[in-house]
Amino acid sequence: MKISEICKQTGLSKDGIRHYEELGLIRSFRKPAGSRFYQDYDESALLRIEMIRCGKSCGFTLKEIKNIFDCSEADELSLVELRPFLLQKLDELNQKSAEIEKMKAVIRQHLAGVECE
Amino acid sequence: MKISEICKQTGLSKDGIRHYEELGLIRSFRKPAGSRFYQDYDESALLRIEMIRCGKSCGFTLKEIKNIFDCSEADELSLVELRPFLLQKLDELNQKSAEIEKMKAVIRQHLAGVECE
DNA sequence: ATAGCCTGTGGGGTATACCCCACAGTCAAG
DNA sequence: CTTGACTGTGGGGTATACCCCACAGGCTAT
Repeated sequence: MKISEICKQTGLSKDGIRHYEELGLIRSFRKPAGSRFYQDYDESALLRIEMIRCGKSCGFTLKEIKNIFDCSEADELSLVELRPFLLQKLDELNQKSAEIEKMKAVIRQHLAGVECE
Repeated sequence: MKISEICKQTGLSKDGIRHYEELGLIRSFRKPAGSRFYQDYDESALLRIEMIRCGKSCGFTLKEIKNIFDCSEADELSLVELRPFLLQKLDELNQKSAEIEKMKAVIRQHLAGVECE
């Protein structure tokens, strides 16, 4: 897939996609095009972009998301080292869950003010 | 309370707190101090800072958080107008919840790779 | 073969959410 | 009454996550 296809399917801009690529969040292959090269993307790029969207929405930075991605490519040995990091992220996610419930409660309270009074 | 007390109790920097104040996220009272003024904060500032932390962790921007805060000060009439906005935020929170579950699943998968293989 | 849209590169700019420093006034302890 | 920690103001700087523009080459349809 060329970049425009990725844009279409994700709704992101080419600059945004290139930004993710620079940070090592998604990969592409250099495909010769005359005297130059075009980038070629596959399905995994789409999957990753969905994960990025997901992670961002959860309040993670791109750097944090990259760290999580890197774990899926680590070999078994480094994975053992990464275990504490992953456990921490899991912890953070549980915290975020609780915080989302808190925010929901606040907003529901506001809404109650509309319907009941 | 003076700003340093807020810093102590929240772990934020004075610049951070002033930043929130500039954006209208927290309030303080001008208290005379010689030829100048010092800012005085009350409990509500602490509560709001906790909410800000919460909202940020959920992936909301300060602007969005301010909008939510503003709702709690709106009169009944404007609240009716704000209803769609609040419902939308509630929707976003539900989405974020789902996304957190997705992230959790991914991380658990990584972890499974550590424990089982 | 040429027009029109595609491509990567480079560089600058923007919005958000702060941090850091210097300065001058304030206050509290000794 | 001085010393040291605290205070607001102002201004500059940083990191993150992009956007926009211009340029030069590529591809495709006519």
